[in-house]
Amino acid sequence: MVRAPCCEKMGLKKGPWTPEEDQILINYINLYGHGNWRALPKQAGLLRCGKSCRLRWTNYLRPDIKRGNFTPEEEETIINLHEMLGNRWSTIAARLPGRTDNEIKNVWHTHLKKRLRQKYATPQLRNYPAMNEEQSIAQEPFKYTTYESMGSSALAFSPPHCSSESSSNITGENGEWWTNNLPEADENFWREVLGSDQQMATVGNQQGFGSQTSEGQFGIFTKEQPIQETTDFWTIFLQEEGIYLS
DNA sequence: AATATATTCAACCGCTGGCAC
DNA sequence: CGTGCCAGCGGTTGAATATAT
Repeated sequence: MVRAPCCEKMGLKKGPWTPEEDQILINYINLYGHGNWRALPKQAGLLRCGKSCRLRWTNYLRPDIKRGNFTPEEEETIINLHEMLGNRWSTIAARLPGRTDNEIKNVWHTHLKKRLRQKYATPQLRNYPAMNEEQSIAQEPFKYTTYESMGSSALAFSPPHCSSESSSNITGENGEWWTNNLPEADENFWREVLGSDQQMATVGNQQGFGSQTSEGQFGIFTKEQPIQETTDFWTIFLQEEGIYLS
């Protein structure tokens, strides 16, 4: 498919916004809203592309944006949600009123990731984001695949730290990580992970996957479910996905 | 005080999914 | 069903600022 250019390159301004531009954008959106971002700059008289306007508004000018440093509670929330969701910044941002995905992403990369690296910089736990990424790829292909290449959703299946045993990456020694840290996943979440409705149904039927608990969550790893069954599920699932444990 | 290095964060880029036709 | 457009997302960049030497 041929994609239209994001914006006309000719005559459109880039780089930092001036207070005047901000004011024009604010005034326009207050008056007319932002139905069509692409058309907005032209109608508002801004020499910016729609994308730039949208970003400026959502990340900086929106009236409901909370300014100032993140509170310890907010940081804790980000860490917890990132453990469950991976780099789904917009989803994380939805749980933090007044914070933008861009802001959360920046805080994660500048503060929280660093902090976690220190926290997990013990001999046993060194692997969590702490480790050198090149080493990680070379020495721990499976681990790296699950964290990075499978996409952010895969992170939801990865424990917050990794032991030297690949199998324990999946279930934890007692399977406790899964029962304690399951994300509040909806159907779309699981569909994304499994790739298709069919696959979801197939795997679900085979392994008891997809049955919902009374709380509306998918009851994959119920307390009643034997750990062996759980492990088998992941073995099959990962093999079907072409991912093999080392 | 001057320079080098590290850190921060606003903004950009390219890709993807949803929707209309 | 295929195509094109659009909004939104996440990764990345680079200028500004802070800190170290």
